[in-house]
Amino acid sequence: MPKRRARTHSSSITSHDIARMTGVSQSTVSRALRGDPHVAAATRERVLQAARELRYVPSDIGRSLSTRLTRRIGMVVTDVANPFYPYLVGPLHDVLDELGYRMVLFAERGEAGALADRLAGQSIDGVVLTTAMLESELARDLHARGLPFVFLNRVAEGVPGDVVTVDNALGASLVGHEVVRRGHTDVAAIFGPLETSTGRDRERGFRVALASAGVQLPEAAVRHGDYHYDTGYEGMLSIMSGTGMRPTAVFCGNDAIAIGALNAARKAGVAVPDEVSIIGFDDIPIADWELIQLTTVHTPASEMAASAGRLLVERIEARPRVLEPRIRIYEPHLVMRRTLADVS
Amino acid sequence: MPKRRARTHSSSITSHDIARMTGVSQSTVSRALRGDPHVAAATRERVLQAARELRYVPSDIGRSLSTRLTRRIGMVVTDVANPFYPYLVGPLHDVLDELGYRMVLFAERGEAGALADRLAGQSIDGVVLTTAMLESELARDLHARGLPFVFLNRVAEGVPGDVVTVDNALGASLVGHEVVRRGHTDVAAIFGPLETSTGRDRERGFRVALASAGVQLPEAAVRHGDYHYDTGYEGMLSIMSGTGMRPTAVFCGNDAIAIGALNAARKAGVAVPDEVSIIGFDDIPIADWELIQLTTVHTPASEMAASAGRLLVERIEARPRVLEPRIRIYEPHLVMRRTLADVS
DNA sequence: TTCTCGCTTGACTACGTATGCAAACCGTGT
DNA sequence: ACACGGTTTGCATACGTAGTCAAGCGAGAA
Repeated sequence: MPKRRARTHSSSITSHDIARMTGVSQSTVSRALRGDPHVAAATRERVLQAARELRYVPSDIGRSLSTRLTRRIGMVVTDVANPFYPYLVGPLHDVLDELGYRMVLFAERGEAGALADRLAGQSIDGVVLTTAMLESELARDLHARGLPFVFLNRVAEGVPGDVVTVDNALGASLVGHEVVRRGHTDVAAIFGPLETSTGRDRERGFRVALASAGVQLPEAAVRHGDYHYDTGYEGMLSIMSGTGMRPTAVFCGNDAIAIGALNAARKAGVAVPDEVSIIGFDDIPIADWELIQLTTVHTPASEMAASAGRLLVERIEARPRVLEPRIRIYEPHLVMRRTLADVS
Repeated sequence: MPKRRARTHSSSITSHDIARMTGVSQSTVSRALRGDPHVAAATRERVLQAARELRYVPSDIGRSLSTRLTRRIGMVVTDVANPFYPYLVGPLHDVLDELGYRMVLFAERGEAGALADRLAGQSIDGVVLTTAMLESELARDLHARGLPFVFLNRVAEGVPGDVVTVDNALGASLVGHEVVRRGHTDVAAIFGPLETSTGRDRERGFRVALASAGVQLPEAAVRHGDYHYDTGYEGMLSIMSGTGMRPTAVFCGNDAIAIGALNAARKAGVAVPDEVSIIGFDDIPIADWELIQLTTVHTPASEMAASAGRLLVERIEARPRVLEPRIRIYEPHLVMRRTLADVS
């Protein structure tokens, strides 16, 4: 950058300007502004006064370059437009904000290597992964690069890192037991992706619960897909029409799928829960709408997000850079609403 | 920072390392990596090779400090947890991503001055405002600071800036005319905040349309509130019980409010649209769910978001820093679904 | 052979902040 | 009057990249 550039960009005020104005050195300005005790009260006052007058705002970039900290964390999601993710992103944003960190959004599309590179560009202190596949190349890359990260909701295998999640298998088994208790014997399911920890664990928990009660889950009545509305909508239509059987209960991998299924049932003129029960997982606020009233497994999304944020920041700010991986597993519980009924 | 710090932080690879390794100067490395033609092909190859081997990733911070550009833009929303905002944030994120910019989330709570300061911390090239009040101190501050910004969806008054929105008054008048055409004479409304451009324009358009047809909108049947589900839910309950009248149609300031109203009607056992029609504004995907099927005004949210992103980036990268404010107003249209019927 | 021109390359500096170290300053006790 | 100790301040530098300027180099022309 040549010296003559001078004022091409909006001439922002720097600590040097304050120094010049108050007649002290730039170092003293820096110290005064950071509240360093080695500054005379009178000097500090003069500096603060000048800073206020000039509407001085310290440059994050200069600071970052010097401290190697950006006070920014990356949030990796599959798909920013998904209407279900604010329940996680919102609370996370708020904790981070309180802790003085800002959130940068990253969408994980295909090429994980490129994303890891971008995350490693130094402009981020840590990463929250909500989107991890069991075999997460991204997590491995982050680990290799020494960039702090935390898994929120989902987990990857074989990569040590902090984890915040619910006991997915337990939650699903609660559903399984309740379905059986209510007399259902013709059961179907639309699970999430097998490549995710939530997909795998929820499927396992549900299957184990049914098996322990001797109830069959015929493979013709099982669907898999990603955690979207459409998966539930199409899965439900295919279950209702495609298979010879008539399931009286359908367990869905999450609420988005369940709501898709609910809408498909309505579309097909099948009454819920009179003709078929539908159960979700997550307990997003929409599940409680009067028009939905979805029976589902409650997960404390806000607390989980907040917890993940705090773990990550702790790790970032930890004095000795190493820290044992910490695992926080929350307990889910079943919320009975109006989409699960006794079999008639 | 003292010289002896050396390797306290994860020793990241810099362009100097590459220079040392290949035996050229750091400037040459920089040039080679940026594709500067004034570099011999052989040299470029050696540099790229070394960079690949060391898994070199340039430091965003160093680059930002040098170029004064961060390739980061701020997205200001009221409330990150709102499930309706992904429809705007998602597409916006995607365009920005294509253009090589990342998105940093900011929540606007109370103190606008503090937010303006944070945004001005140099670590952002521009700002998208979706949350602006008509009297936006934030917009004024940004303008004063010379930080590029664009209004998306809402607008502030008296601050020159790029604007992307729909013709809100027109959209609302479409609803008004259709309601009248279908024979409704007892009409109510739950509008958004008067302090927002959308709130004001949608209210105005609706009132004008009714008035032109000689239909009254009694003040006892009008509510105002923010653009949330709860506003619609409670507003609807209060309209149904509180006023002596029995409206046959209720216009809502946006889909979130309309869906709240829809759920309140169901809760109160009032049939939609047989006993009361409900109309929204925005046409978010949820409006098309089989269980909702909300009649509403369609706004091209994705295109608007994409357009806003492009305008902002153009402004950031514009050669002469000044640029006339550009205004893009999209045309809305009414989407008939199942919550608006002829009066019986 | 020498000069010139163009292509490559290196040295150097700006960018804004934080901080170790050294120097300056002040007051107190002898 | 001087030495000593503590407080306050300034100097110098690191951080990583981009880009200006000037120098080095080699090839072709005269």
